[in-house]
Amino acid sequence: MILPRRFYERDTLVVARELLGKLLVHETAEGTTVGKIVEAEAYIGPEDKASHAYNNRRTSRTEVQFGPKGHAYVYQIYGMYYCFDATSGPILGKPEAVLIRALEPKDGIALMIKRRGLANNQTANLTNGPSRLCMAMGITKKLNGTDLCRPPLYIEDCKPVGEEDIVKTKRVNVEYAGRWTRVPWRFFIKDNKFVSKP
DNA sequence: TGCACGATTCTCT
DNA sequence: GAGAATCGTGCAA
Repeated sequence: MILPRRFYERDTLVVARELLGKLLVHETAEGTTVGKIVEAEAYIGPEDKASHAYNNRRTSRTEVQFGPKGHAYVYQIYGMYYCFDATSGPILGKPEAVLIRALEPKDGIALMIKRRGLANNQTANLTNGPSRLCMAMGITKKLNGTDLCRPPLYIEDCKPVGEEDIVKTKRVNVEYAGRWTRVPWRFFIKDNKFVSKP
């Protein structure tokens, strides 16, 4: 079952935690790729200085975060990579989102390897990073703003991950965010070898 | 119009 | 562990 809109229309910290274990699916002409979400981070603007929408910064880039929940927020970073978020939160118009940081490859692995430009049979480092998973899944800026509640890009429900198997840490590479640097808003599945870093 | 910089990754040491 | 790659975005002017 595709996760319904109401899944995303809740507290973003809860959404980030519960996205762990779900299946991200992308159907394309090249084929379908599927990965289990094993790592995610919450970005809760406008108060969160690490968020692109900090202080209600509303621009063409951040516009999607102000729109309906359960949509894809895809942006380019460092001039050459993409990152993928799901918009979330209980209040329409309040910019919040969950960054998907790592996947465990489940289906379409040969296609993922091809898109990543890796040698055959090399499955290490396929989707263990926010931009790596975008490359492997074929996620580009064209998908910015698309609805995650229907194909071609959507998230399938799956068995919940137990609280005892979830690790919380501070977020990665947001050293510029003052006190928001240290909040424990990064969630990943304990002992899963596909997370971006322990 | 100009310019500093980033929710990263890869390579070389 | 350090440095390069590489350019859209955001803000100052």
